[in-house]
Amino acid sequence: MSKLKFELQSDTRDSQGNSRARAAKMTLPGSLGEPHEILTPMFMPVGTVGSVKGMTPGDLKQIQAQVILGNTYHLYLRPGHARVERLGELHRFMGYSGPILTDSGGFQVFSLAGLNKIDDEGVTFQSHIDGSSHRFTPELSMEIQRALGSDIVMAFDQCPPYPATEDQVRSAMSRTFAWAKRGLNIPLKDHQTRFGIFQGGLYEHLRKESAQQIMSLPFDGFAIGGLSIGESPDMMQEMARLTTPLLPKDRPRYLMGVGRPEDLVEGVRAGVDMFDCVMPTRNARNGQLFTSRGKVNIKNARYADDTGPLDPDCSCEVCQKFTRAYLRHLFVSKELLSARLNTFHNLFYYLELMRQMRAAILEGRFDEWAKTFYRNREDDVR
RNA sequence: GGGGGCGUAGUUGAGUUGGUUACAACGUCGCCCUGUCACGGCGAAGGUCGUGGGUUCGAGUCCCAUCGCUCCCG
Repeated sequence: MSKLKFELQSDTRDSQGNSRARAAKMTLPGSLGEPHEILTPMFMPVGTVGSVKGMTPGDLKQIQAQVILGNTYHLYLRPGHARVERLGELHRFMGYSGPILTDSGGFQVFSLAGLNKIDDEGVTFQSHIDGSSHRFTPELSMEIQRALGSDIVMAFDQCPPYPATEDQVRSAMSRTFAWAKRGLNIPLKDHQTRFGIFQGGLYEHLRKESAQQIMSLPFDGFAIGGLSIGESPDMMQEMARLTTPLLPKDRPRYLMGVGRPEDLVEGVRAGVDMFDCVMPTRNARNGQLFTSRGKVNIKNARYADDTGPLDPDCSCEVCQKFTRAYLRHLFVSKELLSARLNTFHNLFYYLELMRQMRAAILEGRFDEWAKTFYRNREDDVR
């Protein structure tokens, strides 16, 4: 019996090429008294090292973030999972009472692959911080996540690179299956739920096989892993579209690491419930802002005297109070406030986008909404 | 008044004994970022080498004059 409740609120039948987009209410037990109620589809801001960069818990509440991410690999290295547990687990440590999902560190094995050695047992790697040697196993990943006390614990998987041969992908896939099973042997805390991750690269038959393997295990939710790692956006969307229907309808589906606003729209259209991506936060710090009309590179000279709001259609505090000229000035001057305001807006934009999609699904007009979304972006940002 | 030093991209500077399209940093301009090592990455534009002569096959580099700035001595 799953500790996670997932109640679909919209019709998900797909007769003939109709929208598979769906809305649901997800309930997590919660570690601090009350259960967490989450509305999907949703986007989860990334807070790798125990902080959504530039955002306080109050900010996150204000933009109505539902779930945020933490990272097993990073928190293990610094400040250390045992210390975090001593300090009240991740929730109390970072002063955030909402739900937290921790990624297993599997992706870091891939993204920091320089000096990693992978074998069937686990991964030996060197810290990106001080070069010290460490070893991760599926068991240790679970123990770390247990100590962190996150609400959603991700399986420790192997993400094959792109491009990869069929043999490489198959090997990563079977390892991911074996590691998933081993992880399940490690007990978690009462409030914690587990998600499995399937792989398969861009090989449709391997995707199917991997999904079946992972689905045979008692996970509370399922994640599509190994996408948006270098393949074209079209291929990524295609794989998401092909693989989402492989997953059970009555469990949450999580497309990991995605993506751009249009990727979220297409993911939702394909039936994805959960997303996470560093894009809104990282790009905010690098001066790229997302708006209903498209991207804005706030450092561009053409905004120097622009007294208009960043996004005329946005109701966030940043768009209410500040001009593009001011936001550009802050960025160019490398003011700390720049990162903060940009991040606040970008995350607000992403979350508002998800709210709109959820509403459209519940009102049975998702396809119509999507057309408007794309039409608005055809206008030049200026 | 006498003597020395310096004038090279928007800025600060590098330019070996004279030798191809004069270099760097910062700044400017543009693009990129997909389970975060990353307030970062990539690229572009921008210079009649203070000015005028001279020597030389060839001068940012040597010589003369001149202008500007600066230091030292009277």
